[in-house]
Amino acid sequence: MEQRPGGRSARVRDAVRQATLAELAERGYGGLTVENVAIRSGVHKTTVYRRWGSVEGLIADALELAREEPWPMPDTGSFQEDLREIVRLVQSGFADPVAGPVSAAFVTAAVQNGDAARSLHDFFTARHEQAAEVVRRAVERGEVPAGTDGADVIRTAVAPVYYRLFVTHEPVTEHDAVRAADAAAAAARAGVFSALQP
Amino acid sequence: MEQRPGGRSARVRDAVRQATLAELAERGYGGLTVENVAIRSGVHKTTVYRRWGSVEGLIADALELAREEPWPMPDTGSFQEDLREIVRLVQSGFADPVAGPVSAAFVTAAVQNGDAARSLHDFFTARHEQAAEVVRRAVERGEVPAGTDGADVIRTAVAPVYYRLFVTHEPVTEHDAVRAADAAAAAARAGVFSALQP
DNA sequence: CTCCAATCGCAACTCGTGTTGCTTTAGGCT
DNA sequence: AGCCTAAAGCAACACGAGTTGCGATTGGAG
Repeated sequence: MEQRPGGRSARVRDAVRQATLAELAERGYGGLTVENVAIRSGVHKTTVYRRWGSVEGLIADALELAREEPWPMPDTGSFQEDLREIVRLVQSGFADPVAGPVSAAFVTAAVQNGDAARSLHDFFTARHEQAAEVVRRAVERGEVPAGTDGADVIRTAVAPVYYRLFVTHEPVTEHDAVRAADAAAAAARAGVFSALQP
Repeated sequence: MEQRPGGRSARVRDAVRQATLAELAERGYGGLTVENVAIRSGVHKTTVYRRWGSVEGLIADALELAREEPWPMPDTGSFQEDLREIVRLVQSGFADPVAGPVSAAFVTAAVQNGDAARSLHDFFTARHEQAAEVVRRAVERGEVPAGTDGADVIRTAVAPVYYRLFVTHEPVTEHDAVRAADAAAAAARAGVFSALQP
């Protein structure tokens, strides 16, 4: 068994990954083709098919990269403001002309392909866990009841943004983001996410 | 200009629509093919291509049918219980082995195709407007502040279910549905959805 | 330095989706 | 009842995604 992590294989891998992201940003998920990625990366089409299998494989691979990227976590001292900041970050991320289509492509791919769905699931599990930190701090400050499920607060806060974007296909303004965050904050304060509630 | 709403065209149309729904229920969106629909409906493949154009066209057409179907709207006398009932209905709908895949196919199609997205947008606009009735009643009873945006309460209530299903790909239990409804109810009572709030 | 196995490049092929030009059928109208 | 045209059927074709067998290249190990 031979490993060549620094050799030609690695170069090919990087070229294809970069080409995938570039194609995704330019044409979106619908315009992503194995052949175009092969041409842009300078790697032969057969090679891409053999190592990634399909368009969904390319996306699942790119997702693993995205998962490793760090995330700025707000710490304003106010629970509501922290939540607002998180949801605003999600909203503005999708509004961004380059990051937006790439993120949207991940969601689109996961809806159709099981592998991409698993990758995205892991991605969001990590994000929820990370973002739940702002809830833990709020509990310590006494802003929300003890036993509050942090991950579920985050889910509730960001869900309306995704709902508008990918389900109802309505526009999403910053005002919508703030309102969604405020709704989750109000519910958390009311103890809806506390396991101690009946 | 000749119209033949009761003739062969109408029969073909119905046959194709029914075949589309049956295929969707059996194989889901990924397994939906124009050819299979043509075979199952007994209509020639060329005809389907000419009138519906593609798989997305078939789904957009089926969606228009779905929009016309009436919806049972709860009226329990309690705002929170009404909301719970609505969200539970969404959750159990997707859990249903026959209605679930069809509904999921609509969402999947809309993510990829502009026509389907517009159809789904209209579908949800109608649903939100209809469901906002429970909020109007709650306002009249004094359970939530005047000026509360009913459609947005509904969006907030159901969004976490869709978020889990189509974004994070987490399982959705009835408990999750109830909690999402309760969160929206608590936020509405707190005045988050009232235009009179700053 | 040389070998060698993994990986990549290449060209030809298969297969299924969607298209086109033409013919046939059927239903509304007089 | 019979015509007339919109709509459906049909077969042949075009096109592109994905596959396969084989030869070429590369980079690490001895």
